[in-house]
Amino acid sequence: MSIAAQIKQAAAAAITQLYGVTVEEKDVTINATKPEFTGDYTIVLFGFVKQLKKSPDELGQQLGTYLVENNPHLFTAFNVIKGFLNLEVAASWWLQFLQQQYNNPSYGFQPQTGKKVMVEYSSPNTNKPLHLGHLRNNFLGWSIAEILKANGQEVIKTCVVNDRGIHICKSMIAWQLFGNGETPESTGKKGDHLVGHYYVLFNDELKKQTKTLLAAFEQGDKSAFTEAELQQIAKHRAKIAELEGILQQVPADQMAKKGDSLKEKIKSENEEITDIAANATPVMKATKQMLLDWENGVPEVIDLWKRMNGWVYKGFDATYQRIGSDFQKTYYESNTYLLGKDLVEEGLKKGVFFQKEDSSVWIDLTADGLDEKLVRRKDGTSVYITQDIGLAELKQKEYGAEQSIYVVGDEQNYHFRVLKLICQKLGLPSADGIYHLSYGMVELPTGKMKSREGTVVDADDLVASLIDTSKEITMQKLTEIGKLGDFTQEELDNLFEMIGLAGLKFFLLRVDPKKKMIFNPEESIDVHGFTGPFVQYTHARIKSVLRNFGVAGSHSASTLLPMEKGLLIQLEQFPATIAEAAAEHDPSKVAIYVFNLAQLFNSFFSELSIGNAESQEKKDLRLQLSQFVAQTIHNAMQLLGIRVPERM
RNA sequence: GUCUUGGUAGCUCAGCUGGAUAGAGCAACUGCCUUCUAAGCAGUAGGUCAUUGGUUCGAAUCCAAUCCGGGACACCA
Repeated sequence: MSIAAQIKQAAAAAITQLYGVTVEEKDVTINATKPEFTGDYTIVLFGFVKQLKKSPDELGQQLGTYLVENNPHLFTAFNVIKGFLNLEVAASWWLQFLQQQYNNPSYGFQPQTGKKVMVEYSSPNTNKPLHLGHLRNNFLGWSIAEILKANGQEVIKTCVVNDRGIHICKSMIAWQLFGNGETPESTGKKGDHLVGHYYVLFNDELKKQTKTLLAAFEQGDKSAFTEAELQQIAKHRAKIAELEGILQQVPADQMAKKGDSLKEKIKSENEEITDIAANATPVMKATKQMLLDWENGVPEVIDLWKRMNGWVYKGFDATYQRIGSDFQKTYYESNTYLLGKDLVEEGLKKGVFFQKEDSSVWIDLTADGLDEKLVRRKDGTSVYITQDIGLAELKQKEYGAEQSIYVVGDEQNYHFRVLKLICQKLGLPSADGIYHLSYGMVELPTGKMKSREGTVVDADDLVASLIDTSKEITMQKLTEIGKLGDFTQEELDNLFEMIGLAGLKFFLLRVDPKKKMIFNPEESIDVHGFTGPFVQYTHARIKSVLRNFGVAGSHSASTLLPMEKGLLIQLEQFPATIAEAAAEHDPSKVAIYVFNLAQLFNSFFSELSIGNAESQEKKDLRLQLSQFVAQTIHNAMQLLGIRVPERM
């Protein structure tokens, strides 16, 4: 049991004993004592003052006296200041804790609970390579899976690959048109990048053809459009004319406010027209035809699809390998996109869904504060959410996990609320376990990443550039201190990779997942302060000391200096931190924790001597402490997917 | 329009289940390597916790309103 829990328990028991009032442990507020006061932990007394009809000071004195007298193994002293009872925890307690744990390689990790959980993350599309946003997703998913494991849960990591649909056909069409039979082998390009290149070419071509169509339309040539499309265009044009009329009449002084919103509306009407034209272009028609052919299993299309997706998978594998992502199970949408149809039927029978006159199927979620949501089109085909319902059921059947976590960006918050509600109403056994681990978008200092503007940061490029930078910095440092010769080339390469990735992962994991974050490339290569390399350095530093002075002896000290106790207090909170990170699905808790621990150790390191301690007792104590810190740093960083070097 | 999120130091972020004088890192400035790794440590400076009101012994934290930003609300995925 953690020291905090023990204090709460003791305090609750004490109040019950002293005043005959039952107090629950959770009602006892305790904090770490502020540095300016003496003590280790502080009980806040205000909450009990009214109930017990005592002054804070009187209550503090009585409670403090009782706690120290009745828990000599826990407390040695107390003081009361303005309603705060500061307790000093016995040095013997901390020393015993140190002896029990310093040599424990799995410190902080809980035994198996038998609880099973699925974590779905990464979930790429096979039409373009991974980018910075995927990296946040991958690191988060991987880390939360490890954190749950450390909490004793069995975790199945899974990835759903979006390998079919109109976007995949776009790359395929462009390759047919412009590819000249290019392959990853013939070009030396990574497969996912090659396919992504054709996706870009498709959009260029689409833009060109759209422009041509619109120009022809202006000239009076409307042959490319169907009657329905022409009607739509006419509607939007009328709307534009109307809006422009209003715009003319806006008085000059209101132009700033009203004018902008009107122009915005006109722009979106124009975009609608552009969309209609885009859909009427020959490339787009060919793409749609290809999608139909794919669904009908036309052999040539299926072959090309398999071939190009194969290139992409090989590329993804290389990226996953490098960043350390792995999955036990991969689902492909080409296998799962038809799932969920039977559930729609079932839902209709159960009355969960209803059918409209045009025979489309809906669910009414207005009672839950949402809208009506379509689950089957009038033509009988599925929509996106239908296959998600089906996949949720399939996952449940195959793995039977109590909880199913989806690591997906926060733009899909609404989608997952709907998904969970529908599954619950259908009575799927997996429904209550659905948890959307929603994370914010990654933005650049210059704003959002936009593929149209070419500001998307490619994952492979970014990783490579960070490893390059870490190489530069490391080479410079090692040369400076003249230790370059101690490393083999293999060790060096390993070190560059370790440090570069640490910088990136730590940077992306150190902030609350729920919040959007700004990725500043300059800050991400920093090795000072709140960074992965800083923590790695602290670990290497400890290992160096341990190499120089050997493993800790068995003397046990009887007193603790503030620095020594401070480290023990921090170390003791590691299991609680993991539990908190798991409960809140938040790896940043671990990142912040391990940084604070490293910082604390560095202060300790510069203030006190380990190897030349004032006594053998102190030397052993500090060696044990150092070993304990190194182990905890190692374990914490492991939860973030970051390796720590023996030297650097 | 409706729903949902966020606003804390120049910048990036902690703190938010209410507790003592709001914390880190970066950037700026000052010190510290003839003793264990200076990728470090110690210090200085930097705040209307968006605004206003409310609840409370006590509010960055809870509630309401307002201002400013993000996202969502497709017979797209």
